[in-house]
Amino acid sequence: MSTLVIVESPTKARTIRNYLPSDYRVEASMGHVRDLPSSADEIPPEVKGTKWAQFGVNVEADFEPLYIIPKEKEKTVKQLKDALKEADELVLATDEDREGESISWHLLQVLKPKVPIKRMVFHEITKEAIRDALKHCRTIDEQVVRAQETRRILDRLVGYTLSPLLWKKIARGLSAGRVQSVAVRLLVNRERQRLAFRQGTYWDLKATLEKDKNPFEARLITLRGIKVATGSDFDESTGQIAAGRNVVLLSEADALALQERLTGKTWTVANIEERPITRKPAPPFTTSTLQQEANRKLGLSAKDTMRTAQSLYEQGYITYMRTDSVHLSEQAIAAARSCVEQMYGKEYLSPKARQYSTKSKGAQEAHEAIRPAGSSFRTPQETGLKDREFRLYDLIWKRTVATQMADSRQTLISVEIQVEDAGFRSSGKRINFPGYLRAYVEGSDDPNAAIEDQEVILPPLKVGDHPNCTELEAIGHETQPPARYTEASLVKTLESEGIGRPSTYASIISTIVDRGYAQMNGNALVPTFTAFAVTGLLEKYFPDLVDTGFTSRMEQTLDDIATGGVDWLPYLRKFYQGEEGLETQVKVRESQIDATEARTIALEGIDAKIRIGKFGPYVEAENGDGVVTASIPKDLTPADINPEQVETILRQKTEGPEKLGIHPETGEPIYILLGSYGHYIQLGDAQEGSKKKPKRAGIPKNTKVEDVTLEMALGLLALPRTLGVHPDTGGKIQAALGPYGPYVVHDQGKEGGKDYRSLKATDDVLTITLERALELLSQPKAGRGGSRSKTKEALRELGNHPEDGEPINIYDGPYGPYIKHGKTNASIPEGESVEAVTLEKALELLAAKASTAKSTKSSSKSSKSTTAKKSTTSKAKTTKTAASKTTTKTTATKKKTS
DNA sequence: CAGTGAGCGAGCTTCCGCTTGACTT
Repeated sequence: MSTLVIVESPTKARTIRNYLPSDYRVEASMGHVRDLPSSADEIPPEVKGTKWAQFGVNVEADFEPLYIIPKEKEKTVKQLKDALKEADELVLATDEDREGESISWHLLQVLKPKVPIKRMVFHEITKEAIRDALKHCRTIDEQVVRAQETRRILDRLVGYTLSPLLWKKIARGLSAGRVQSVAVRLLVNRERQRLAFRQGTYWDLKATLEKDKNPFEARLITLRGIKVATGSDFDESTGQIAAGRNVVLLSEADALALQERLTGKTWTVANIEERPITRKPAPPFTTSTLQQEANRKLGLSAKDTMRTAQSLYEQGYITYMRTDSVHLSEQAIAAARSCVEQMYGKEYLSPKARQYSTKSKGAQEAHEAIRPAGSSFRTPQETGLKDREFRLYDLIWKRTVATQMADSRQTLISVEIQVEDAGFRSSGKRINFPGYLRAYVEGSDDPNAAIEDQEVILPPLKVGDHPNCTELEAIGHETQPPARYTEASLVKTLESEGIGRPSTYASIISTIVDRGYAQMNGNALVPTFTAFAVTGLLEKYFPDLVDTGFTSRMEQTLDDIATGGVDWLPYLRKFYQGEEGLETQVKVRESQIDATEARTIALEGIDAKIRIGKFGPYVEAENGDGVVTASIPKDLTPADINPEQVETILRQKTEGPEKLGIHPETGEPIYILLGSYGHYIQLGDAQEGSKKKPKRAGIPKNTKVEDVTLEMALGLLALPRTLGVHPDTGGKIQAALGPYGPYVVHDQGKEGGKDYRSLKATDDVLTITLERALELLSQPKAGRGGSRSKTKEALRELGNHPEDGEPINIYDGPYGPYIKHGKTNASIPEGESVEAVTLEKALELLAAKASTAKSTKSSSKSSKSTTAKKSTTSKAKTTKTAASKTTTKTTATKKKTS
């Protein structure tokens, strides 16, 4: 007698294996095992050529889906089939959500078991929970499966009808979809707001006051009893004060005059207000909030966050990282509370256990919140984790522990000070009891809001006091356009609208960047010309599909299908077929849409036409005797193109390149040209009809075109520059400019190959010395983004071998986890968990195995990645001293109680 | 890398959501 249990992830399989009797075999399906064919080569020959083959859905036969097993899943399916042969019972234990239910159903279709089957669901991975779940199995819920299938078909219909329309009307290879097109539209809409934004300017006064030698600051709030205008009083589209606002707008002259008039006058405290407030800790992490916070606090991309979290999960440090639930298990709450008591003391404990409920739309809650794993939490220091993994675990640990901490109690203090007819205000904040702030402060997307939760001390004041004014500054402000989306804020918006799922947030961003809809500019997502063209078309002809409400309405229907309230077939028919159906709509639109118009982007202030062509965006303009076209450089976006640039691009095309000077030796002209990859330098003219291209050289990224001198151009054209020879090897050392920027290279001869190092920002490829090059070459290679792509991550590090000091680690292999010491590998015996292996035990196992080779030297430490602290500077100008205020992001306090 | 912005015209591009492959220790 044996039972085969199938779960979705191998890590989960490994864990629950330990909680089940020995005659239970646990295997993983690795997610879905079947899907619609994704591309032409997956379409079976028998349906190829039919009208509906490209969909993989037979729209003429009640939307019958054509399921195939993708190539990469064949191996998994075979393993599951083999495992099933030896079982006399099958338990399907995939996640309890729509996709999980569907995976179980597909497994049944593929495996065709002849033994009894059961559907089991569990929400906590503990021995009790799993044993209990095993006793309460059910059958597969066919209606939930239908809901999933409907979702799958609908997404396919949307994606595979709209995308071809874009190929015909705008450019080949483009894509549209229920999720990505809304995401792109969000970016485009924000960029339109930014383009329509008109800056407003206002001035105010800042006073530095003193009471009993304690200085504090106050801001001008009212004048003659009327509120002084600030940024929020402006209309973003005009740069003027919004209609209906009763405010005084101060110009620079007004502010300076007032400053003059108030100097030397008596300041009087008119009113003091104290208001107590309490603040509650943020809920524990979901995928979305983890990505947001890791982006804000650690500067990680959504992808990096997920990669790191996956590794922590596989090593048993955290619970599952793809979840939309903020639910904490009893076990987790108890563990967090015990952490609070031990590390911060009883007074910091929340009086009652705090449980959060999920608010986001369409949450399916198949898992717990993301938290430290286990029934007692390892502190970050105890884990022995390093770098990125440490920092992410630390973040998760703090956030989770903070949820069970007491509220923070604070007092807001507002002091009004009158001088003549001007009212000033000073705001203070007292933290009476920090509570959860001791462990965790949530980050913010707005750098100006980051000072929240910091104490602002005011001296003791009472009404009627006359504080002394030591300085009075007039400060100018400019209103700022709405900020671009970052990965974090886009994920936040998508999640709150119920668009996308935890497993897809990171890939949505990759998709829109890969398809050329957006570029990363620092932390900001900037939409491209293509994004403008595509969004324009979709909004005009398919407004419902790119509306943020489309997904929530679909989700509602899917829920109704799952509970039996709605029939899936009429829903799909109405969506796709008939007069109003998508199929007809696309056909009708296809004849209506003018392709030239669709690929043209109108931007305010730009007279030339901007179009999307086969090779990317280009400008087109009338020019006396015809039409001129010229490519727009790749990194230029609608946001930063201006009439001058358009003119330069076109002029260069018609009048030839700008001449920088003449080469002193050859007498050839040197030009600066603008290509699709940016500016470059060219020596001599291109020969008509000749295959030979003139010598060209790029301009380093951090150099502005205007700053390029003839001397610099000569230097760049002369690259690669030989610096000398290496004192040890005699190999040649050169400096040059490559596709990834400036570098130095050491030619170590035939045997050694070439050793490359990138230059640092402070180095100049034209002037770098041999000494500096040798210094760079002596340092270890930086590696890409700190990830060790080639070397495998250890599951656990046990310590060093007592004899040779070499590290002993546990890695994951195809036959389960194994212990590695130098070149000796030993499997962990069946039934023993990775966590349970001690160094002593490992030495035993290695000794038993080590009848063959002895280890050789192999040790290299990974390089450290540095994180820059972010800071923002206000745009303030002042008449007296430069009043630049710096606010730094608040980070979680790291203090420990003794 | 450093152009181009027709046509010929077969076959192809494309969606969203689940999940990690790999090696012969």
